[in-house]
Amino acid sequence: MSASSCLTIKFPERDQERIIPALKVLGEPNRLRILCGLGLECRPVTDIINATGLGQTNVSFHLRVLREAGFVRAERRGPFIYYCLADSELLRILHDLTSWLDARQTAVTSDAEQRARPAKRNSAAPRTREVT
Amino acid sequence: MSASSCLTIKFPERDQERIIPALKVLGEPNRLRILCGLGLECRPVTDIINATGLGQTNVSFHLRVLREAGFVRAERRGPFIYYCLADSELLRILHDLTSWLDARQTAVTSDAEQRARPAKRNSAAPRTREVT
DNA sequence: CTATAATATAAGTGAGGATTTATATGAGTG
DNA sequence: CACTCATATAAATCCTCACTTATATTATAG
Repeated sequence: MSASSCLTIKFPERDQERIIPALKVLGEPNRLRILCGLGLECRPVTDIINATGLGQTNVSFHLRVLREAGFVRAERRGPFIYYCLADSELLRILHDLTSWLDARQTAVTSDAEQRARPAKRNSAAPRTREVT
Repeated sequence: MSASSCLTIKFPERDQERIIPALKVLGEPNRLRILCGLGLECRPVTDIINATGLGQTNVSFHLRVLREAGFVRAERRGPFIYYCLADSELLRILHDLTSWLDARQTAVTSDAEQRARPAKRNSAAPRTREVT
């Protein structure tokens, strides 16, 4: 199934428009650090502030964005508010992406080695082939 | 394996720092539209320009970012340059994310319906529980 | 009740990056 | 070769949003 869905993947505009806001949320470095830093734990805001070194209001702002995106949820416990992932599936997907980046990096490295080899280059045909 | 890795997922800073630039690339709406619009096909730049309605130079700029990120590759064919995904795995991951968003939307919708119900609200206890 | 701590929200600012305008580069044709 | 088309690159401009400062809100302790 996974293989067949991979082969037939299309990305209709409907799906694009759905994923765009999510990736905008995830595309901000500090926001992503906050999100990934949570891992599978519930953490008070003070923890997040200390862990990231960001300002309190900045953290609060980012948490709000994450919360409104539905990526994290918040629970008040006395004077503290604890934040955790709304669904660990998101972390799994991000982990997939990391793994893919790693694997690709490995592939690219070995690919680059092959490229480094053609010192005896046919100057016309393969050069115009691949734009880098 | 997938289940166990889900339960034990941690996101060390090393991984965070790896994924951040990738998500920055993917976090720009038009860039994502370009990427997803490619699907599994190789397309000339003119196609992309027409499909997205963006300016030529803007498209060119975004393609360069995608190319340098390693997400797409380019092949010159005569006067045209065709762009396609470097690896369909990325599309699969994005598709996973979309599916997750959809599934969560369904869950959120039914959750929101339950929330819409407490018109007879106990004003203290459940309100201070969950921060929205 | 007052004071303090934790956190959120509002408003202002400036930097990063998307987009535009101008121009350069590469490929093809006559 | 000159010209045209496709695309990339450089520089300038614009726009979005992250971050900061100021303040408000909520919870707790004495």
